Amino acid sequence: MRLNNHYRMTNQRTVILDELRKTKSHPTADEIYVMVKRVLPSISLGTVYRNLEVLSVMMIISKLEFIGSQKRFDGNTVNHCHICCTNCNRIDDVSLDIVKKIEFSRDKIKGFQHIDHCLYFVGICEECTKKVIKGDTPAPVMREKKVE
Amino acid sequence: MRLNNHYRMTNQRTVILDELRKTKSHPTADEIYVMVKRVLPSISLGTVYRNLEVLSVMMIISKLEFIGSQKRFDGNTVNHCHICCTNCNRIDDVSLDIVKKIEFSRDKIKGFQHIDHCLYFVGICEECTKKVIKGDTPAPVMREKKVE
DNA sequence: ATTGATGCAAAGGCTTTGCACCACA
DNA sequence: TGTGGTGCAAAGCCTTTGCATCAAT
Repeated sequence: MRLNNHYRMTNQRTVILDELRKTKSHPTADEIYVMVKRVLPSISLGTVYRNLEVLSVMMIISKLEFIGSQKRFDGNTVNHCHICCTNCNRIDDVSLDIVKKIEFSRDKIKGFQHIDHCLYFVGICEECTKKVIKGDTPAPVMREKKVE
Repeated sequence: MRLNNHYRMTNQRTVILDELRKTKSHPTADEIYVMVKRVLPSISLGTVYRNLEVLSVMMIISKLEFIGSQKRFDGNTVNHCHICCTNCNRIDDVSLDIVKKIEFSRDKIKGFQHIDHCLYFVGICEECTKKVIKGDTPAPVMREKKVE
């Protein structure tokens, strides 16, 4: 992927961005492919991957690399954090004051420059908790770590 | 992978754990494979992957899933966070007070249960910064996001 | 007209898995 | 002795990439 300042705003790129901004589900590349294909039936998966990379480098979207083997994408680039259900893999947005406080910790890290950060939570979502109570599904594995 | 309470402590499993505990470099599965192969030349890569998964489920080691396509492993399970160089991919440990404070934010997340968290930083390490100054390498791409 | 972008399909990288045999408890 | 673990190789999954063609600027 070459980095330059001559990106073109193609129809495919526009539609991918629009579809991503429409959803709050933090979709994977193949989920975005399905969404976009409804608008542009002849688009290819390779084009979706290439555009997600370009949009991500342009910082118009953000790439979520935690949890699971597939990357997920977020049309909301305002810095926020996420919580991921370890049972069903849904990802929700989280707004916490702590996120802003972390910024002030950045310059305490010796030797490193241009520091950014990422915070995410993992847990069991409400729906999955209900399913366990109803006995529809086995209890998910809980892996809580203690701080310190 | 079956979850049960009848894990056996085989020679391979012991050596993998020992090697991982010896290093602070957060190695990938194939790097661990190379390390372990020096002690057990006939071990297979599949065995390394299977054991890293078992040890991780047993919470004897931890799996790092941020940044890059390869998972990394950490023999230190005491909760701490990491900083990753976006230029050379080295991962260092970070100890900050903020990590403990995040714990108190967990119960503010509505609907979710059994919440754990992960915080990591990304930036440019000292060595890579020096290389840029010396002109040995092109300036790495900086992608800082603003909080809020 | 230039050169970035696309569609297609093949290749790539990392990880998982089926199978027969081995060895720990 | 039963069953979890191993080594090997093949398969799987997600993602990247080469190439000829198309299209944005």
